[in-house]
Amino acid sequence: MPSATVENYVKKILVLSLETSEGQVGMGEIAKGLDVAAGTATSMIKTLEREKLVRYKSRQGVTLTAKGRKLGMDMLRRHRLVETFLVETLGLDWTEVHQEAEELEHAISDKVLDRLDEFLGRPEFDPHGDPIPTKDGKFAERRIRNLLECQSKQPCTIKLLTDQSTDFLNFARRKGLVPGTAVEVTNRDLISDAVELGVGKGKPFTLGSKAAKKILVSS
Amino acid sequence: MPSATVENYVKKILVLSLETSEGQVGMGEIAKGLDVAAGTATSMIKTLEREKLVRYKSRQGVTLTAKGRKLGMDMLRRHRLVETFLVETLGLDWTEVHQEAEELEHAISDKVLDRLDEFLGRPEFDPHGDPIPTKDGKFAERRIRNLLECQSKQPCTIKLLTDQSTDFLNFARRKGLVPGTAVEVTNRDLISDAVELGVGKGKPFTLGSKAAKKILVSS
DNA sequence: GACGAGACTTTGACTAATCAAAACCAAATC
DNA sequence: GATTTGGTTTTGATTAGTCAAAGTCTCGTC
Repeated sequence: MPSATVENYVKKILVLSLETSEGQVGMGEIAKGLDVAAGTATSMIKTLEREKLVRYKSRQGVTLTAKGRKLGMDMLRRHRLVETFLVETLGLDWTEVHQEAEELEHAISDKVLDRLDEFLGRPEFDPHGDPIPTKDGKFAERRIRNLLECQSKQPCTIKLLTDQSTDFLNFARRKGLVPGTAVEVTNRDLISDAVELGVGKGKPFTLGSKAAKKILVSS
Repeated sequence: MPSATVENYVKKILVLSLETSEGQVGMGEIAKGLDVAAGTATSMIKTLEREKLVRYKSRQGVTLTAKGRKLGMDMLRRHRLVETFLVETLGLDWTEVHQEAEELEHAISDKVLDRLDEFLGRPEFDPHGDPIPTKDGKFAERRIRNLLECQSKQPCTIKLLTDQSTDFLNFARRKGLVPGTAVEVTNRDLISDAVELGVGKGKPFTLGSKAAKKILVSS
């Protein structure tokens, strides 16, 4: 059994590697992402290599092996199913479940997880709009763009906020920008670096490009 | 925050001290109960003493302080609520939830626990029939006797099996001796060291006194 | 009162995970 | 080619929890 620490490293490497195209992750990113000293990450990565969870070229980067990707996907599945449960069933706020899930994902057995999945009706997306990997480690492809890439005048649905800081989530909620909401880009002006957005019946308002990029939608 | 290990020691001491009248627990019992070497228990108990969770007289025994009892009760509450959830909501078998709960009880936050409690309808007893402590660390008194102490011909209800080994629980289930079931002692013979028991409409059968003592009922 | 058995404590060693700080390398700059 | 800079690796120490084995009590028996 991998320790909770090992699980966290692998999950972090998976998430970071999904964000880049090459799938190679730098030591610095890992240390930063897990909030540990650089040297701690280096030595832990060597342990993961011994366990055949990652491949590691000194001073170049880390990539997951098939075994590592499997474990990482499993952790992502655990995390997202737990989040879904906390929001759907226990009625917690979707802005605050991340930390809770961070603990529970390591404590829940495969059997209980499976029952939970069934109880929740085998959901495909978690409350943040992220896809939940299936048991064999695949997730449904999203056809998703960020608001900046969106056609004007086309109705679409918010699927995911990529910045999960509490501040940003609170801002988003105040504006009604929660996953599932229908929105429409009413105006795009790339020169002034802004997007005008209509949410439901409300009066349109303007978002800067930084924020617009963080909001993913499907049409 | 106490570590999972500390929580386990305190919970075990609480459970052991509830079984004796004096509330004093020997070092050997603790080591045995947690399946660690004797020396490990000794050194851990010293740590607990530093944390003011227990009082400890060398070579005499360990008692919980108020702080320790509070923590222990909290862990018992966590454990039993989680078990209730696993059986009631996810439909797991009550003979197998103990191990699952053993892990989850350390990972669940107070907030989530409270929501879970609410979701379950603030249950007073877990699937084994054990009372669930309230948030302020008290539990409903049980007026409960074991089958050996039971009056003949008096209908009563099974509340709790004190032996939670899988073997015993399986035996009990085969015989229909699960918490909630109505039973009746049809005959008591203290000389032959046996109790004859009727379960529902079925033909009465005989239990040895050892087994009878492990089955608690309320009338 | 001495003895022995069994419970308890002490000692020394080990593992996983961590940090701080020193040492090191590689790539851009001069 | 020499130098600086910033990320990376190494080194040495620390903490929590553990075990095995050696040492120490305590109590019942003679």
